[in-house]
Amino acid sequence: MAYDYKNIEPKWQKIWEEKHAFEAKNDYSLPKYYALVEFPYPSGQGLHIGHPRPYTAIDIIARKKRMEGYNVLFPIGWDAFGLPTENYAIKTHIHPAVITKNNIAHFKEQLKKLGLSFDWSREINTSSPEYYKWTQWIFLKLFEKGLAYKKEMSVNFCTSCKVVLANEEVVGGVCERCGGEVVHKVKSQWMLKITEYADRLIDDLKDVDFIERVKTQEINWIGRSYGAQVNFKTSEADEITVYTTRPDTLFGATYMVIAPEHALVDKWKDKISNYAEVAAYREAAAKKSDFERTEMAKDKTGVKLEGVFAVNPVNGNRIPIFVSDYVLATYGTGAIMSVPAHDSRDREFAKKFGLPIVEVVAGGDVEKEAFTDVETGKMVNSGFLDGMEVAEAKKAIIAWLTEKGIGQAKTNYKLRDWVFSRQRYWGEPVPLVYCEKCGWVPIPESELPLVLPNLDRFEPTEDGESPLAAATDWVNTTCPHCGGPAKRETDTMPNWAGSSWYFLRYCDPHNDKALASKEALDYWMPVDWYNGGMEHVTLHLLYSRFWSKFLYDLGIVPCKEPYKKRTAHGMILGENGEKMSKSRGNVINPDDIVEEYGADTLRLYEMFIGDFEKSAPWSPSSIKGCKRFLERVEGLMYLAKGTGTTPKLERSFHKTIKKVTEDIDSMKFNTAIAAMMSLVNEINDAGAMTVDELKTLVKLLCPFAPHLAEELWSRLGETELASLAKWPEYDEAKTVDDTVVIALSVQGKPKDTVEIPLDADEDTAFAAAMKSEKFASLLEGKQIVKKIYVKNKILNVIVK
RNA sequence: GCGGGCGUGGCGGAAUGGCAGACGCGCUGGUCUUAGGAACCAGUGGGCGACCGUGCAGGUUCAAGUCCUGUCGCCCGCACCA
Repeated sequence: MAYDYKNIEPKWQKIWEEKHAFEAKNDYSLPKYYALVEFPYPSGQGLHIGHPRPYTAIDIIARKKRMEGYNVLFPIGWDAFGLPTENYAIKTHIHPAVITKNNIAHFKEQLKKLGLSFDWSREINTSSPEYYKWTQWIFLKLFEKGLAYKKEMSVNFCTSCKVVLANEEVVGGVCERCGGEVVHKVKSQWMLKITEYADRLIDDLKDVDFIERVKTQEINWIGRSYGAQVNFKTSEADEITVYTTRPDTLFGATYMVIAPEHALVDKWKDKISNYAEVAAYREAAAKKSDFERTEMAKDKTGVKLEGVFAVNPVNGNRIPIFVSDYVLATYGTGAIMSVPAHDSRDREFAKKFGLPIVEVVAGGDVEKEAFTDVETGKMVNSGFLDGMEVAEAKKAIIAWLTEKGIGQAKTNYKLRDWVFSRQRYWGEPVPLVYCEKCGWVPIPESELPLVLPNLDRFEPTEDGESPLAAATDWVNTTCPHCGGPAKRETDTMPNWAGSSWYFLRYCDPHNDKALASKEALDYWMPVDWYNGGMEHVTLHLLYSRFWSKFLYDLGIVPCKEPYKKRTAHGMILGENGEKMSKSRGNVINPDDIVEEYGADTLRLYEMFIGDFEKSAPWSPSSIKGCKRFLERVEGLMYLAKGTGTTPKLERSFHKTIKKVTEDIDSMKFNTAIAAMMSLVNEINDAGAMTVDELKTLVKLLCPFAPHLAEELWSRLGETELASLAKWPEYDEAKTVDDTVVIALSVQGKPKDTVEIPLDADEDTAFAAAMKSEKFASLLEGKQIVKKIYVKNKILNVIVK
């Protein structure tokens, strides 16, 4: 009978559901394991062929842990607020809630067909009031603790989505989602003080098991640097404060640059003799979009502020001041001291404007290029610093600046506070009201959730006001503080809000008294293994670590870091090796694959396709090999007879159990499958196996191809589920053979092989080697200089 | 420019410093078939060979895909962050 996946798969999916087989137990005395995948955004396109890869991988981990006796939490839900749904609603005039409901139903059906062992009883939806009640609650706590504040500021604005974007959402100067042009707009925005957690977000990474590229990307994004702030006196009453990582080069500062937006430009309006020129430059800089600004990055432009100057505090030199857009208003103090001899950007600018280049660190050739090496240089032309190494000079100058009261050590970050407002409908309402008398006032906790009012138009206004502004009945309210008239905040939260704490909700998803009970959080947290995409490292991952730390500080979350281990999967590319996209016409639909090959084959293939962490192209022919393998396993039903072990196969089984067990733990799913394939080949060669052995194989296969495993398990007479059977164990002693084939080398080059007893000594090995004609003939008439024998590996002989 | 990663058959990919190419795809030949884009069996890095082969050039070592130095190429992230 042919491999009947079309009947087998729905049959077992139904049984699992009826038996509640994968629901986590609320018995907190059991050893726990929390396995997590990033919950999907239920888009209208349905599941992507890329989804099953990480989902199957963590499903395998969860299934194996379950078979090993752990109380496993492997939950799923929906990251359901977001722009694509809202944009679709605008186009079709269907309410986003309706679209979301339909999309979720579709996704759910698709996911269920894959046989993932999710605990569906804990399903959550970030757009449901029961859930976002607690998102709003966390926001109120952030507000209460001063970590949420409203600020007039220049923000990234996507001209196509008509929405404000966080820095993390601007990629390459354009909108991360739609690729639209991003411009700067000054708007009043809710901000979250993630910068307050910058140090901990870096430092605590040392205590978690994240893959290296995730750690480094987060560290680089936060961008911590150590340096100093220095105050420069000017010709006017005002000082200019700069931030520098190279205070040691202060003697080499020959001019200063301030950002076009710098406040002193306004203040000095009457002092700057060429103000018109400066103002024009400033206006031009403001008009540039982020994209233009990066495009023009190479060419330095700027204007000298005529009529004013600064004074270098170490040598009293009068130095000119420029405005230039290569200095960013948003980093450091928005002003720099320029040391053209030791910074390539400063040098480029100095060359263009004919400014002096003074070498203060010897070791390079500052005529040719900026010398930026901090390891080898020695200080020169620097008064009391002369002769020191760079590191030494840094300390000395900071001490000097501190003593004189004109500067101090300073740590800076590239990370900015998180822009948390969106002028959009389909998001969590911000639970605050504005009262003319009392300012921003939180609504009482008892009024949570603050439910999103029903609208029929979802367009933001042309000038970027939230669609909620039109819901006047909702907007106009009373101040909870003084009882006077007040208006609700009409901006909503960004789509990253709900996902910043969802892993906590899974621990206790139906709780209406708290975001989750203390007991549940204490038991389940932290997440033991979290897998997700690299694209979320500086977004969701960073944000959720921030919120989790905040909740840790409140005593709600029991652990400093929410995720013990974080891995990232590679993408599945189109057949042509390019990213799958509709426009490239290389999209594979998972429904078609499930239809044609079955979910078990899809799962197996996505795990077999290559290194889990690397991207791999889809191959329509390779997937057939995985199906053939499953058919061959099913075929073993007709071969398996009797109980006990087959002597020829016994060691192979122990080896395979060991290999599969270890490879799953280290995410080497491809080699785990290869090992099972080899075993099946061996069984077929042997032409015999026992029922007990087949049961072992079925259990090994179960996490990978659970439907077929259950089917065979029951056909073999078992009445309980294979998915809950005990994971096979191996005997270490039986994972090795009693003989071993070693290589025989002469002069380091392998010439022949010989089979000898395991752990044989050198003399035995050499005696056996001499029985090899080829090997012996190569030694004939030669003098043996040296014998190198590595037990069970190689015998190498050096001759003269 | 900075940070991270990667270069192995026709393809996807295996290899605690110890016989390079496991496993799978594809391909070739065969068996069975009215037929096969099914199944099964055998073979499959190159070269007639001694030998030669892991981007390239060196080095360390008895032994290098693996370690070190340099170099070329590709991918990802950040990008004037002082």
